[in-house]
Amino acid sequence: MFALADCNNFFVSCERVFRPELNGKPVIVLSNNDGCTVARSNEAKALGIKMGDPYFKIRNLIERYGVTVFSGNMALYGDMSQRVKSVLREASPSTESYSIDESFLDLNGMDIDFDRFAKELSERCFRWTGIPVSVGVSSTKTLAKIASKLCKSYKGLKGGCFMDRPGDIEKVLRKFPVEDVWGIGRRTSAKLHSMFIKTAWDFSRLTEAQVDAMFGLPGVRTWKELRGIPSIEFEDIVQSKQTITNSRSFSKEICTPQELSEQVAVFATMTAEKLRQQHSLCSQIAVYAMTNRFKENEMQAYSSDVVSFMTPTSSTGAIVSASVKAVKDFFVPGCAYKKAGVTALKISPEHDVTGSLFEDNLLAEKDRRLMSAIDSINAAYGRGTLRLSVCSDSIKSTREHQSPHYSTRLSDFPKVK
DNA sequence: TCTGGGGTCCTAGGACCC
DNA sequence: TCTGGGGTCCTAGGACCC
Repeated sequence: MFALADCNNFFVSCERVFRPELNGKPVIVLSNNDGCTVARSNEAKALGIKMGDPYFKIRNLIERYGVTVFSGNMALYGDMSQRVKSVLREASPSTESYSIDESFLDLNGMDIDFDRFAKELSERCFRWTGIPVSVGVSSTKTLAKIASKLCKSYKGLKGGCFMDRPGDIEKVLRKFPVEDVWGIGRRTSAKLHSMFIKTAWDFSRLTEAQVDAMFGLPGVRTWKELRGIPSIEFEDIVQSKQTITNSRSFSKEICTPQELSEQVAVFATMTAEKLRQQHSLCSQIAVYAMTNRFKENEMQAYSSDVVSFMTPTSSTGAIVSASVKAVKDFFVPGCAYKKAGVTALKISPEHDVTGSLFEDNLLAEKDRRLMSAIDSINAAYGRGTLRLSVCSDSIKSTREHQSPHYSTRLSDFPKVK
């Protein structure tokens, strides 16, 4: 048995913990630069606001219905996520953190009333963190996901749903739109609809050979999971990232290589920090900058460069200077760049490095010590306290509706009295 | 005026080996 | 006339996820 615990309208729910008067009202959360809608309360969904809707396109609607708007506050959401996950970890010895707002729990070997378990876990999460959580339990991860979605549609389930009997599963799958199944995206569902396959049940009635021919291995896995055969690995241990990207859209386009370099240096610094956090090195980076694709009348460019390192590195100095050089190489004069980023590729663990035959290994050791000193200082005094002079002091972004860092900044703590 | 950010896995095809 | 058989590794692009 597997459980899936999914936080309802997560970013909105985080904001509501500290603004309880917003319960029952339409609320949305926006992405970087107040660009797109990334979370919606049920009331906002009912108004027709879609996931990914650009803010400027729904402004009228927002004013008409008095929707409360927040700029994304990732520090807050990350902290609330940790709190929910610590409650979940107490409920099962084995959990898999799937995303900021979802975790799987391995319940195998537990001889308990699963329906009661699901409802109690949901209740406990809410009581201890203030976040409403839907808990679905079934024999595969895909079915558990479907069970958790049922909790959101049926209040009577009280946040927990155990879906086990074949008859019950059939009844649910017959009503469940195939495009809402985990693993079936836009392309696949379009193909399925053209074949008059509209529900999860219809899909599960195809033969394995048909599914394999049309959708390959991933399709077969989903098909098996719907039929109650576990086919998607439970990933208990946290894997280190294979790629690490830091990228942003700018609130205002950038037209000079100097300014672009200063921004890219910040992304490069962030990338190096994340590499060190997971004790990894990279032997390649990709740097890119692109123009605003929505401005069709302006010159378009996707400028990029891949740089390889002789010796794998996580050094801020090495990654920043390679990135800045890449910008100088690929910059197209006359282009107005809207977005840029740095990705670390070919990542390996830092313990099994081979020293270079051609580079100064002693220098590398000095650099490692420098990095760890910088990391300690920034950990103690705040991110960006100590940084390379090529870095811009910050990435300019629009955040007109930012909420306080209620739980992670002392001066922002809510006052009770 | 204005349009997010960060990932994973699979597959087909090319280049190469003996 | 007729052109083998069996592999590996890498990469780009596609599809998917939140």
